Amino acid sequence: MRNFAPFDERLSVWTADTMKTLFGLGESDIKLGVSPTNNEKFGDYQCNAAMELTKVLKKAPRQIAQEFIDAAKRPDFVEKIDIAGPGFINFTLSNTALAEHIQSLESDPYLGVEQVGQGQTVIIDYSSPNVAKPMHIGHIRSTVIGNAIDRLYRFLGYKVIADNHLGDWGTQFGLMMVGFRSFVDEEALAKAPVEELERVYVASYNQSKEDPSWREKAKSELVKLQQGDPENRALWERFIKLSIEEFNTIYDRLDVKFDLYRGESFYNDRLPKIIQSLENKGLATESDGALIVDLEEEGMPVCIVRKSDGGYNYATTDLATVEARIEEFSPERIVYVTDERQQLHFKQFFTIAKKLGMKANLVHVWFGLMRLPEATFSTREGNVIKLAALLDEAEVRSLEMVKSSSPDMPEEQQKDLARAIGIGAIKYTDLSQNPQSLVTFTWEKALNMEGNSGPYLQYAYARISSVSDKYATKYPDTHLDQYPITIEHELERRIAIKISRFPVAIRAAAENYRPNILADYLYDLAQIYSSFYQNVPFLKADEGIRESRIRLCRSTAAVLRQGLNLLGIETPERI
RNA sequence: GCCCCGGUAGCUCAGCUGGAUAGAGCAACGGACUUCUAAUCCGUAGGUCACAGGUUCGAAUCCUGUCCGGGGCACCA
Repeated sequence: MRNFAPFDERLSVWTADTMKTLFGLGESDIKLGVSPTNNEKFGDYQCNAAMELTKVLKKAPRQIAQEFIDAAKRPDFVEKIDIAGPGFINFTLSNTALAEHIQSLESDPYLGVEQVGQGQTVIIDYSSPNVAKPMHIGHIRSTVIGNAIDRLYRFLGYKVIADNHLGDWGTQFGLMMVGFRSFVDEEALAKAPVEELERVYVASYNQSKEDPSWREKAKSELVKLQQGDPENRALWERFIKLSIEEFNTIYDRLDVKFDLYRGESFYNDRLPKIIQSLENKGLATESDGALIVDLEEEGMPVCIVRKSDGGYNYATTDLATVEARIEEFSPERIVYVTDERQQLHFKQFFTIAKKLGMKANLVHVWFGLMRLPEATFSTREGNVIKLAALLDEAEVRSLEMVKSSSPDMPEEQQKDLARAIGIGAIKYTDLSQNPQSLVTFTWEKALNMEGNSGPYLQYAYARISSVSDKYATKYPDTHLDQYPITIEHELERRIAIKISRFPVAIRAAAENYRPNILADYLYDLAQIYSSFYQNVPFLKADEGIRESRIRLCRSTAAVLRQGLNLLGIETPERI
């Protein structure tokens, strides 16, 4: 085990080993490890095994706990062990061990987090908007949650391939072609390309409803595109290029980067082969002219892999995509981040992929739909809020605050700061909720800058940074490492404990694909720190205590900076 | 009809792989800026964890049923 192993791990291994030996236990479901206490008065960690062991050992829980304590040789990082309530075994860490642990983390760029992903590749498929449709607030979840998962896995040592699987193929392009040639306004296209493309699409769609010949024309243009007609191909490529350019301005603002932009069309050539293997394995059957895979045994409805008109479905494209990804990257895992409506689709196509013998763990991370207080929003209802507008508003609002709180700051810097804060606020709102819960969008919540919010965390960080710099200016010749960290004050202790639990939060957030676990953790840490900051002097403390506290501050800052970075939230040095 | 989610303080949400008195933020009320940044801190008040059963030493958490809300269920993705 590494030096920096979190106390939870070390304690759990120890309690489990000790109990197994002492009581002659074999493997069982009973959890012999420890978990954090939910109240400080019970110590730092608790083990609940004694209560569960009564069945096996036929002894009273408190007696079991007592026997454990009597027999166990307590590790040196544990200050005291006691029994409480019906048989809880509570552990209190020694302040010295805590202090040493925090000191040892100062030189660890990973802050105690183990590189569990070494040598493994993970593909994360997220954001994935449709070409020629503007991104609206519904897209922020896939983008921001996907990006946080991306960053978390990289931090754990995985080789991550972030793939933006654009919706760049489909029947809508027939309408786009004919619509574009008749309706496009080149000026508008230059100004807001995707908006104009969408307008063209809607106009063309409306025309098709009344005009059968228009519909026919669209169909034949689509066929021409699919057959590789150079002119249509060029136009289609232009749609994609314009869309990606515009998406990229949003990704830049959100500080989101992809390794690949491979749309659905990238896998077109492989589709017939997928159908072929489905047929070869006897998985596909004809039904009403379409080719389907029967999934009744798995308790799911049939999955269409080829339409009666010969066209392919997205299930087929997704299968081809997996196949191609395995050939090229041999990923240990492929993670898809989409909204909840696609659960059935992913279940179906994961099942088929398995039947085809595709070897990669396929994971669908889904999140609840974003809705407006009045109703679910939809393009049809016309109650769509554009993502760009949301980002603009965030920056405007935070700029106001920056101007009033830092009037002397140069304007460029104010703007830059406002951007970091505004975007941080939006990201944090999304990331701090359980992804699977249904989200009701309100401006107030999305742009919250007080209390449990992105700016609260950034503010805590900026305060540390400021204190830390003031210390350096005031005591330029002092070497902090000549003064040990000492833990005396209750708040110092709480901070140290919290910092030591960073790896647990990271692992839980990554393994469960739930960035909100990390967001919660960081908020707790910032809260404890803010209390510390407000109630305990640093610079005015006596020599020794002063340095110890500054070191604690800097450790807190390191965790906040790294943690927020993993959520994709910037940490300005001054706010 | 079947399947998947959600229902926790006035509002927005954590907690859900069972543990000790259910937590935050906002809103309300009362305090703290000559002091390391008040986007802050300290305190008060606020709960039949939708409802009913069950499992358990112990249930917001697991199981069953009911009600309410969202989503999905063959040629859109």
